Amino acid sequence: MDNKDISQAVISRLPRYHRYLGELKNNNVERISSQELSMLMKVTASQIRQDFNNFGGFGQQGYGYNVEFLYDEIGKILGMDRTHNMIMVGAGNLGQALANYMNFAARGFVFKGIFDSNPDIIGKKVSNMEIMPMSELEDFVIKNDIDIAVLTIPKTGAPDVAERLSKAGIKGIWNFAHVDLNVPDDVQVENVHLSDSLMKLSYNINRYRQENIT
Amino acid sequence: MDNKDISQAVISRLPRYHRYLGELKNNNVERISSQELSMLMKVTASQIRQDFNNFGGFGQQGYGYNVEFLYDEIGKILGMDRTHNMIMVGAGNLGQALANYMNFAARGFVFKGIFDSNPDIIGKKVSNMEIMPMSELEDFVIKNDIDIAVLTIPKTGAPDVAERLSKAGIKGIWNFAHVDLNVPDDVQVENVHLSDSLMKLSYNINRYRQENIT
DNA sequence: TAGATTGTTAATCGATTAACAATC
DNA sequence: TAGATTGTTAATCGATTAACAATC
Repeated sequence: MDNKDISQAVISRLPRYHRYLGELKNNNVERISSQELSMLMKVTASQIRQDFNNFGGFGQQGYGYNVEFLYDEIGKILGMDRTHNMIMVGAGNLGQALANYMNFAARGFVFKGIFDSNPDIIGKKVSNMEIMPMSELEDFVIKNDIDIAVLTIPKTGAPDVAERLSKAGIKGIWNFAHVDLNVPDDVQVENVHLSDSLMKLSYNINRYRQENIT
Repeated sequence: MDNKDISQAVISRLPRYHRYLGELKNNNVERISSQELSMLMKVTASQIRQDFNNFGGFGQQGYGYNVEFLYDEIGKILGMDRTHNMIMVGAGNLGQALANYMNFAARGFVFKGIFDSNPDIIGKKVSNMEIMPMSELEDFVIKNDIDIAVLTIPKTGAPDVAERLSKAGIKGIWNFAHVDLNVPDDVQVENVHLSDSLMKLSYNINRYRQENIT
């Protein structure tokens, strides 16, 4: 409610802080200063302090930051202290690969079901879940308290599925379909456009090549 | 050479322009104004014109932009007019899924080989390629003129593999490993940190939830 | 020619960095 | 207490938006 609307630029950096702090914690580092962390992460100490202070003071003058405390606090900000129920929509190569990726479960993102429109694969098992038909989508989302739907379907079907999920009360969509989704304000969308990312890499390769013609 | 160093913010938007223009082209739209495109893409017309003008004038006063021409020009900027030879390093779930994803080949990103450190799966076929042992990595990169390596291996092995690839003359690394890679300036890195993306979604879901407690 | 719309300059906004007083 | 380092304000930098003259 007293939310100062923290910029997405800051939010985007939080998982990286969380990762570095987790590693420091694993290495039994107890405290770290913004200066030390800045050298490790190759960002400015100023940015680190500004970022953290968006959420209140996590440090102590003259001491720095307690690694474990900071790790936990950033974790809480990112919602790592609660479980998120997920479904996979699309049981193709990518969908199956992600459903089998166990690192998500370790962070509290738990797959509860998987759906596909292809009748030939319905009933087949993926990561201990039977592939369900699309007709059962809304019922399942409501009955199983699903927060997040992962969309790994072709772009043609995605807008329609996104609308169905929104109406069924989904909270977030992790969208791997290569299309922009228009959903109500109460549904958060995070896009992973793999081919966009690959194109960006391609640009940077070609730019470097052109800048360095000898 | 006369490169004005275009900001990564602009570059990040190019693939999205390319996608929208491709769809307009498929719908036989011949011309479009920055105003029309801005409504379609939900960005400002000003930003569109600024972005395009980083690369010189693609439009015509009083007319707008020719869709097919603009699509092709942005494609060229992104390197879509050339083929990129790729290898997959890591033949786990994600690696196999991406290797089978045919959309990349359609855009000129062609997998030439796939590698894994697990002796049990070497020789097995993935997307018509036999999985090769890591010992053959450098030789293969050099002999097959590989531009891009896709890393879908656990984070522990990634820095070492990145260094080997760099020494073998790789141009770009598409990094799915959950670690930051330190490579020389002549190697471009594009990160896809899936769990970071999922954490960001988690944050936005929880923020919305907290802002709307009734 | 008149109307439309770009290319580009100027104004604004937001994000990053620097500086330093507060304080542990 | 003295030294270290945060929290926070101020300065700078860069990116976005607005405005409009150029021109098709």
